[in-house]
Amino acid sequence: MPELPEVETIRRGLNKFVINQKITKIDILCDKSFQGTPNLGRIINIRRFGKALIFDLDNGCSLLIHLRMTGQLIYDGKERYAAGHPSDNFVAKLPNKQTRVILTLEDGTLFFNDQRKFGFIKTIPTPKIENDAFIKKLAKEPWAMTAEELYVKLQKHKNSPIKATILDQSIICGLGNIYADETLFAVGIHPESKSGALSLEDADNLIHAASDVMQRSIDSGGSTMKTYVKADGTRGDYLDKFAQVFRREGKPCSKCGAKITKIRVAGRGTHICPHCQRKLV
DNA sequence: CTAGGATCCTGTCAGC
DNA sequence: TGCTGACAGGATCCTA
Repeated sequence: MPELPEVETIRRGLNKFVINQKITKIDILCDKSFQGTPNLGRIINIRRFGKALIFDLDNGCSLLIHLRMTGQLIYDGKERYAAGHPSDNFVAKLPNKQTRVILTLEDGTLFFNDQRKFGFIKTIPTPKIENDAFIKKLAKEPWAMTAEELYVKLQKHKNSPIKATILDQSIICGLGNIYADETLFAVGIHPESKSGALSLEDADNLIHAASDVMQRSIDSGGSTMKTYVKADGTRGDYLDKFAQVFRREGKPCSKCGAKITKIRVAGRGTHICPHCQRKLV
């Protein structure tokens, strides 16, 4: 899915387009994609907790939206604004086969598309958002976390590979497969390193690298429609702008020129520079 | 308690 | 061409 920077990009974008609009109709095309009772209200606020989005409505209810792997939010009004998992749906005629929920608004339509159906929209009373099991478990985002806090958690999971540990949203919040790989490359640590082998200084470096990698992505707009589909309709790859290792297997490392390789860690495709990233044991 | 693998689901691509 | 298995920007559940 969309990782923290993409979700933040969606939040900022939708803030311009859907805020203060009333949801006049909700069509649920896939039952699995909508949990709870749909209710109509005006969107008065959009918040983000880690990779989850919250639409606060004026009727005391909120919509918790999690895009997971392949979710997308595509607003179609006077202009189109699309973000989330990059695909041709950003410029497709909607609804289509992958549309799961349609929110009809006063001045446009918000489509929730999700190829794999792992994502969902859930209604929760606004005051109970922070009691939601997923929200409750989230750790701090890297810019709010101290090296000591992370170090203690790494010791608690000392036998797990560091990549698995930093993908765990209850340990550090916001990283997904792309930014985990980019962060570990930035600090020169091999993803298979044992979490317990990282020093306090390593933890400090890791926090700063994670902050930097995600902040730079937010600044460049994450995987928005603008960067993904160019004006002429051809694909652009926003990853090219900053990815040092992700999906760059076979290409030279920007630091040393060695070939980037792809391995499997914690059940996920993982990209490394075998020369720059040392394995701590 | 942690660690690791299976699982949810659809679609695409590489390899026979 | 058609089939098969692997894999995918996430998180949870189950088992050891």
